[in-house]
Amino acid sequence: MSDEPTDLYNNYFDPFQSQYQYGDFRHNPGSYISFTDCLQGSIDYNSLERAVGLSPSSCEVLPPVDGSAGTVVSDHAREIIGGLTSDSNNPVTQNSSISSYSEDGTEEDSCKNKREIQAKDGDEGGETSSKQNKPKKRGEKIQREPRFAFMTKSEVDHLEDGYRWRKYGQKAVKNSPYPRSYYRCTTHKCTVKKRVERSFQDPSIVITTYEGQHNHPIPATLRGSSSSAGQMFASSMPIHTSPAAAGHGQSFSHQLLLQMHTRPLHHPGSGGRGMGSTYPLTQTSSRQQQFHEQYPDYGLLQDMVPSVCFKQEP
DNA sequence: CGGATTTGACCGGCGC
DNA sequence: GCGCCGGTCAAATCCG
Repeated sequence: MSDEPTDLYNNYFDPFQSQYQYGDFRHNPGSYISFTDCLQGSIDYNSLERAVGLSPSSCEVLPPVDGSAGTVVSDHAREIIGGLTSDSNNPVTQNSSISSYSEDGTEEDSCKNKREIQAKDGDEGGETSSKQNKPKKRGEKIQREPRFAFMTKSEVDHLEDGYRWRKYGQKAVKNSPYPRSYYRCTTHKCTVKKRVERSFQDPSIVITTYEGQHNHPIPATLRGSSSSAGQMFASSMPIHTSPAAAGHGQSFSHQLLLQMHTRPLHHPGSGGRGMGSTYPLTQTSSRQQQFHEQYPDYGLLQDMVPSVCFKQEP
């Protein structure tokens, strides 16, 4: 299995090529939209078009897979990635490269949010006691931030995306020799977090999960120096490197968004294109409504990237 | 010296 | 009820 990945990745990219059939956007390599723009919800249709024009390059963002596909991710990553396709009986072997879903607050780590609420309450109360020792209102549905999970072939765990992150935790991953790292955006009052872990089956694959939306632009200092990030990725992910992005400072972000927007998440049988036309877009879940509030431009985007931002309701 | 990282402890949720 | 697990905190440590 160790020599499988190359073929595997090539297979991933076969459908990926279909993006070029979407139009002539590839002739606009100079216009980019960043992944962080997506996180901020600031993308619009025009920028999306430009984004689609990007070509694969300095890194590979891989489709979520399950054990049957040769690459096994941790339970956590599979939970996130698999959640996108949980509405079908199909295994998670789609061509999608980026997985995401917005949660409605009913899932897993509500304790974390509760902690944050407690912290805020504590501030109001004027006390910052050690740890949390105050029972809080229970039963409250805590809204979760939208999350984007994706797999990237990279030698470095912490992928540079233009923002500044502070590591605040690391945990051993069950059934994996590789730890999971927890990062938080260092910008004041920005609550975006991300988790980074490595596939234990294929250590060259990094699974990154973003949670929340940045409420600020990319730090200017990093924008200016981000060329190093591009170089880093160009060197760390040699496959499918293209000059267009290799030398560009935000190549990684661009790659992410590009592939987010061009790789429908759940439709294994449609040949990797069709832009999610198979999705029941007419149904609007509560989390979709919530997302609409956060991403006002999504109304323009949904026809193009219906599956990128939402986990379909069963 | 200030900011970032490390790491063990702690908490709440969840499954059995 | 108990134990496991994911996620977070925060003191200690590291580093530029």
